[in-house]
Amino acid sequence: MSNQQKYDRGDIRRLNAISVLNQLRAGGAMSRANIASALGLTRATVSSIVADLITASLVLETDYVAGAAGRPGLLLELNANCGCMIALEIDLDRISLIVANAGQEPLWRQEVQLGNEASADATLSIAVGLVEQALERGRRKDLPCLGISVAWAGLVNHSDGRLAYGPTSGWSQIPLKADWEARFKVPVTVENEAHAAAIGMHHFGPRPGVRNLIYLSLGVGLGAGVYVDGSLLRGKSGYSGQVGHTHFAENGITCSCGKQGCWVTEISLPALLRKLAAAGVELPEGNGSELDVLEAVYQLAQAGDAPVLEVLNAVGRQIGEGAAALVQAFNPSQIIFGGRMGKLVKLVEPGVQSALLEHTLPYMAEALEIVVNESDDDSLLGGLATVFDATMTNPSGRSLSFQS
Amino acid sequence: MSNQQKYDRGDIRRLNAISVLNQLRAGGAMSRANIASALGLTRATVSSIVADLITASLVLETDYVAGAAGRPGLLLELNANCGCMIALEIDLDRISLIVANAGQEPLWRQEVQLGNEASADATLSIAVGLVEQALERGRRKDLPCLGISVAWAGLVNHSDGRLAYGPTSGWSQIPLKADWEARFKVPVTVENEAHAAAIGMHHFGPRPGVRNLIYLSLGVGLGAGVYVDGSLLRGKSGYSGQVGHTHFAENGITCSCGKQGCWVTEISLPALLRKLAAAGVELPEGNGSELDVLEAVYQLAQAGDAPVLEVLNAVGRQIGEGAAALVQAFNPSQIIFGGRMGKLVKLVEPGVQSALLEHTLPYMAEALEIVVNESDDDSLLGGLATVFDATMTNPSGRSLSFQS
DNA sequence: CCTTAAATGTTCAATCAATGAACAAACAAA
DNA sequence: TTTGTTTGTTCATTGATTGAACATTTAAGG
Repeated sequence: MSNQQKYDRGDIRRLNAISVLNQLRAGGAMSRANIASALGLTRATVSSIVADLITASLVLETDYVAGAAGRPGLLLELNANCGCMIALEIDLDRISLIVANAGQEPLWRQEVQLGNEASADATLSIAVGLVEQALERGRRKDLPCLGISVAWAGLVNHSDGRLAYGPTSGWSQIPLKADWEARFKVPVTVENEAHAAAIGMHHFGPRPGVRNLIYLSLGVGLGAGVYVDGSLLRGKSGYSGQVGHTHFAENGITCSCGKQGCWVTEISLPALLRKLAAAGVELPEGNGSELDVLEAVYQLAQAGDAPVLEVLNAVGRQIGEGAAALVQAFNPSQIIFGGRMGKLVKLVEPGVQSALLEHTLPYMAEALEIVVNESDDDSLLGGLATVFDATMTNPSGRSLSFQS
Repeated sequence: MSNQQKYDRGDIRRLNAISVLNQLRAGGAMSRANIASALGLTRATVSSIVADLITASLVLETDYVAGAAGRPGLLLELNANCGCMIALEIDLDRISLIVANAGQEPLWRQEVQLGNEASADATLSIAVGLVEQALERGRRKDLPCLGISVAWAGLVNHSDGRLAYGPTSGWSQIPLKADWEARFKVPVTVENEAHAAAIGMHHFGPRPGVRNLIYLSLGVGLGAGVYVDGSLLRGKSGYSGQVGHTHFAENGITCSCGKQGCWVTEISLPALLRKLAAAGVELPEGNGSELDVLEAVYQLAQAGDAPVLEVLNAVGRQIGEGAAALVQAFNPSQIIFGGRMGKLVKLVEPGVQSALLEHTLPYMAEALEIVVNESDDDSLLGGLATVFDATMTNPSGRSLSFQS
């Protein structure tokens, strides 16, 4: 039926252990007594749980904390070296990968540019090669792999880890999770790119742990990842966040979805390039990839090129205006604009902000935080967070075995 | 910080008791052994929990179940007469109220038409009078009031139960929950009308317990209530679901929000009436209320009036088209169209459905259930469900005291 | 009619995690 | 050096679930 469940002592132990781990993640190094008072548990209980966690090598005792009155506490922190985590992002024109230890300290990162129209098979075999290199890096440092997370800009069926459909790439029904778990023998999670970026910002963004958050990923496509009351909105199949096909433009062009004037056809990277061309801006061809031209646009804008800035500003206002509809639908406390176009949007941030606020009910805008993110690896951060979370919250997983 | 929490033995008992109650609600009358195997608990545990619930008079033993081999089980069911629940809906032109016992069997219902432009004070004093009558009905049947739920078509701050802002009514910052809890001495919850209707359909709709659901409430305004992974999306302050101000129409009129061509200005009841007038349809004035004219439109449409049906169909397609954007954002398994205009939308259901599907990615539409709801009391049902839930899940509340 | 099998609900000792008090250890301030 | 404070551990107690044993009640079969 629904999520009826039974609970027993083991659940209590597991949940309290997770609370302890979350406390250590959020609060950094803390003593047992600190954890106890933060969580409302007794010191005895925390001691017992921590003993298990140390046995499982998830937690380490480090320094003594001096200075205060009384016996100094023994600081605990998450064991950054209990394993390594691998995050990939597979985009149209490149694959990015990062390996980090459990403390989210990067060990290795790599980017591979893809030729135009690389087939699914070709792309995935490059990805497999990268993962194998990453695993080797982990092995050299004696860090067992805790898991692999893949972000992909398309419809991802999260429960079975299948790349369901790529609106632009044309891929379809690739059982990536199953394939890779069979191949690499570690847990694999697959996320939509915007979802992964939202996860990343939820954990490592400007307000970690924010419970209601919209992440708008701007690039060749347009996707959103939304946190609702502390957890990611996935929807029935994991396809949520396809916000690009809201009707938007008065005399818009025809979208790949068949409609006219979709939001995505006005503000995505192809739209921006179309508008720049219409404004008479000449851009280098690059190797033909739209993403390749992005850097050139950025250079021109930063140099103060008036026509480019004008087009950018107009697009920025359209971004803000459309985002207002999302804000009113979700009532978040934070909205983050990011993705491949993040750098460009940053240049016209005031316009985005004012357009957003102008089109939002005052009550909705109350204490709304608007952020534009230049960085390019939000979804990789989210991948690391996903692996970390899965490791911590899954008692049957590698490390958390309480049956000492 | 975030939702760190500690868990102890009491939580086990409480959560398992809630599971038992939920099982009885979902599955109807069941024996202890049935509950045990459904939940994975032992019969001994269920017996112990049920004993408490019977002491608290939340559960009753009823019949023996015969027929199968072995000792017949003693059926348990929720005690419908452990108390009464009151649900109100305060709309622009009327107040509706329903009193039911804990088995959701209605004891009394009442509607009061409001004059045009009734002030907040006047409206609320009528509501108070209705509640007092309802409480009296409960007392006569010896049913203590378990709680009161109020649905209101405006921004509701759910945590403090404050009517924050009425886009149409103009009310502002009325602390209804606090006022009424002080007055009536029972728990009071306040919900946005569309949220309440979503709750109602989540529990009593065509697919009870559906985990991802959009309810679109069409009336003088336009609001959505969305279930995400089994729980209602409220947003930071409870204002979520204001989906009417998505840009929609090519040459739309100016909306109350200041923008032009909002979705709400094309498909709400005022929009429909405007379009009917533009099409030359003459409607009775009524007492001037837009809601009053709705019935007249319905009569004409049912009689097959061609111009009316034409306008209705066009609006229906716009409803479906806009809803497609919501479906792609939320990826629900069910979308329900309801509210005061539900009856009208039902007449053009095929047009709504086809417009919706035409503008939705095939993968999103997979197994999407589209429902048009004629009934007018979805939000009242939701109010009853809210009180029932609060009673069942709140151990410090009236009935669930395990400290026997 | 009698026996057997099966299912229900209860009882009871065992288990296990949290609790709270007691205690030793370690430090700062007086 | 003494006093007070804080930390982490130990241990008996508490309380909810468990699993086995048991009495009870029915259907089915010979």
